[in-house]
Amino acid sequence: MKQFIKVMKALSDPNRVKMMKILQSRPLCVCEIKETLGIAQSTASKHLKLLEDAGLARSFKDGLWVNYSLADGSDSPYSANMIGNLKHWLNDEIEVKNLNQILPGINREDIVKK
Amino acid sequence: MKQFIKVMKALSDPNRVKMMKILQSRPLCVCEIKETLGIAQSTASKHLKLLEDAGLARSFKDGLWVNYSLADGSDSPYSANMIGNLKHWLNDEIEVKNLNQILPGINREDIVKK
DNA sequence: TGGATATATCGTTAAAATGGAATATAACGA
DNA sequence: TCGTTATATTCCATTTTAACGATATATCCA
Repeated sequence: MKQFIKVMKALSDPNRVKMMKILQSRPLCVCEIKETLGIAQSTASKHLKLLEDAGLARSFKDGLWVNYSLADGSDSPYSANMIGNLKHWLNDEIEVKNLNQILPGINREDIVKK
Repeated sequence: MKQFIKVMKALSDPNRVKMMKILQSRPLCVCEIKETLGIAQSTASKHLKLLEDAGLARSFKDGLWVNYSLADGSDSPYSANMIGNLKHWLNDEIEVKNLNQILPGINREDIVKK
């Protein structure tokens, strides 16, 4: 039950759902994600940790950067199901379309500090 | 996005998930549900309203009683998917097993008012 | 019509979630 | 080793959520 609730809670927040949607395009570092969503770095980091704890995303370090990508769903049937379904859900939402439109122009090298 | 979030939020609470699980057995009135879960009547009522708003449950009056049952999923693909998957999810959880064990003994006629 | 009963709503309180600024941590490069 | 940079963590303020008791509403029946 706990695992299930964790997955549902993780997907109960618009910013976290948006993160799941942009991670469908490609792995992204925290700064790219915060930039795309227009939120503070600490906020992005916290949300990503939550997604990771729920088995929806995973992270791997590359030097200073931490890259996040979609999890493979091996964590639980709940995460597996949601990861899969989210790939075809919400694509028509304006919010998601907008994100996908600006995403190609987002590049970790171009993000100025503060 | 809003509809999706609403479904996820609705399923982020253990009591509401438990309600979905016991409604899989049969339609139940509010008092049977509150009795099965061991919560206050007002609490049960509010949770059920939330499930209904999310398209996960539906209600129909029968005199003084309001019977709740699972929705048919026509509300959104998200609710449809969750209603369907919840039928085979969580059946091995102790909390769910316990509920299913006491449920047959729960009867609206036998519930004493406060 | 009036009493009884099931449910919904309201008011209140405590706990949890969210967001950003500030700070700590970790890793790179000179 | 020291400075720089990306990320994580902490702190704090605000909002949301969940629970219950009390009350309001609606329906049945005598």
